[in-house]
Amino acid sequence: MADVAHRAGVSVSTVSRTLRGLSTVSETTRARVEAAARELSFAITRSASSLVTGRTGRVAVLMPHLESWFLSATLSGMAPALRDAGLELLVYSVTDVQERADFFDRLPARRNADALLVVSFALSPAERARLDDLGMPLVFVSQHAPGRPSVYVDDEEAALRGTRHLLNLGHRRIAFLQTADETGFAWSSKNRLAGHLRALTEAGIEHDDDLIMSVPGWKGSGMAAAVGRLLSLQTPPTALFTETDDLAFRLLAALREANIPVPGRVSVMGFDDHVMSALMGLTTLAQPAAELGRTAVRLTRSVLDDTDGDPQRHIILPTELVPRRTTAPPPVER
Amino acid sequence: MADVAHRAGVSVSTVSRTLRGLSTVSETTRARVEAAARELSFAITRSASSLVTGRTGRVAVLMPHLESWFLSATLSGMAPALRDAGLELLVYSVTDVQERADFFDRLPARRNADALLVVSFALSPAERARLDDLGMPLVFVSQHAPGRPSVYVDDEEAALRGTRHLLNLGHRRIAFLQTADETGFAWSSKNRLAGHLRALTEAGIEHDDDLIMSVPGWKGSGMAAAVGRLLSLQTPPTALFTETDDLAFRLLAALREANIPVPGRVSVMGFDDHVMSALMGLTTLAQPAAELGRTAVRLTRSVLDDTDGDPQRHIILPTELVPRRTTAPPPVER
DNA sequence: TGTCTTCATGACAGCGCTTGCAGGCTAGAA
DNA sequence: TTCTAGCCTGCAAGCGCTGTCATGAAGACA
Repeated sequence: MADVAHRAGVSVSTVSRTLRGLSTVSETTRARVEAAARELSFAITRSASSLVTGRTGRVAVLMPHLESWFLSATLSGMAPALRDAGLELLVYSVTDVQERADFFDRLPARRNADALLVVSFALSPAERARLDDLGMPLVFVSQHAPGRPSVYVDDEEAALRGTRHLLNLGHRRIAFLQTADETGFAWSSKNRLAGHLRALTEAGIEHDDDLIMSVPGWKGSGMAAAVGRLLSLQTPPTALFTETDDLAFRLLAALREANIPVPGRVSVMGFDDHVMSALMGLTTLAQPAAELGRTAVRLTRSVLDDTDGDPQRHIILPTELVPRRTTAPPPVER
Repeated sequence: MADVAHRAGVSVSTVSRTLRGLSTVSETTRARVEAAARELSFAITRSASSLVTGRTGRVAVLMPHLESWFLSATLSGMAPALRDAGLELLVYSVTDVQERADFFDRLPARRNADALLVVSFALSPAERARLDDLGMPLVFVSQHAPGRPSVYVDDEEAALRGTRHLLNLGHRRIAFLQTADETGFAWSSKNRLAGHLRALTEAGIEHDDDLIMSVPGWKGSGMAAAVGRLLSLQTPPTALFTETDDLAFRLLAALREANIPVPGRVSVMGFDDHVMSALMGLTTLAQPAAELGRTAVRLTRSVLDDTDGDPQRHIILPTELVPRRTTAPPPVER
């Protein structure tokens, strides 16, 4: 910055003021400074300014991993929005239990970012408390955190509509598949299951525990076994509702492997509207992942800007049922 | 830090030394300082230390977007490796032409990270030059940059083997589908095509321009048209080799739409080994995306640590042909 | 006992920027 | 012409750390 000042023939204060767009700089000076900065391709050392201002110009995102379609899509929604806001994107991916403990113990984000966006993370009360005394604005994405700014979809209501669709097609035996969750990372699962059950109750169908199945692991096997258990029930389901599209894809592969026609024999419904879902013809509940990311950034900006604003903002984004080829009326009974 | 020093009854220098694990601190003092730091849950302000040391403890990653499986997987490979190295991950996603110009114009990474990892980015000579005078270690990932540390797979050789497989199955008319590339973002495409053509030459098959097809856009349509053009040739291809698995999935969807059995009528081969490929039974060339990310981090660390080391390191990771259900001998001629 | 090491610690000068304050300059008013 | 009021601009004091140098205490050795 001293170089720029020298070249423009002004003081560093003036350069600083110019580059931050303060109004108290004359047009001619501003032009000179900007030219000098451009010629030297000056880029500000954020460390130095944050030391003074206490603002880092950086936003941290905490995610359980980086591999799922949903998280990638959310992140892609965030990136341009952050760029537009002049904020940089710091990613903390906390995948296993050890990393997780470490993250909450050391809180590396502290003083290293202006806000923390917590995406799809089921926090324990202790962790929640730990984040609270981080002294940093928090925004919860894809999850509802009471009393905290959050952006999410109404998983319960969406699942309710999904199951209703299956019921309307005539299905009465509907299984629900969720990912087994050793780590406590999943958040949506509970609400989606709740919505599913509510739809069943609404329709006067009694709940059957055998039809709720947990499939282990993020990828890997276990799907075939789950399918096997469902199909060997005395009255097997005619429709399968999965917690995510990823799970639905694995399910479809397992069903094809087992020569079970979809939707001829069973219907399958997912949740997410993964890019591949359209290609696979999967009926699903679309949630606007990229929009979730963009909205989260908008919310973050408003939290950062308003000094006295209401910090308890909740934004619920709409979901949509997308009927495709994997759902149909159940086969006629013989 | 002053608070910690006060509480422990020592000077800030001693606190700093303790927290950085320098050896010149006595056991008793170290214990006192650590206790004080823990009680106050002190977290260091990285801005301040980087201002002094010139090191940010942060690594920037430049990517053309965040949505493809390949980039997500590479990023997931990097994240834990960076964490282990005590480095933070800053993501610059530069998607459209405007953003791109802006990035290379302003070079926001300058002085804001210790190194820049450039992933899957076909740089113009001007851009390359611009990065060079960034005064920052560069590591090229999934691309070969002569004279610069890079980690990549041999796309040409992999494609060569892919096409050989099709030839070995008996195919003689093999089309190659690549993504149309207005932005110049793709890098691998050229080399993969080159490998494909080399295999044809090797087999004494003459090259036919009609069999090389560009499909517009990242997603979207255009695939049906491409399929139409191929199938309306006087002698249509019996096998289709796509530049990426993403493209292959779209192709498979278009073929199913057109009632063309795979591999009965045409064989399809992809490139990547996307998570979904196994589920779809797609024959493909597996490239180790996560391993690419991990290796890139290893390379980055060695570049950052060695002050005098050889900066021209090249690491080529192996690819593997994964034969699955979408390839078979061509239909017998009638 | 005196001198030389060695070791642990503190004092202090910045790192590159921001910001309150003071001062110089210009222009309009008296 | 002199005075006042704005405008711009520069000065200088930090922001929270690190790293160099100096200091003093304790041990080693003759």
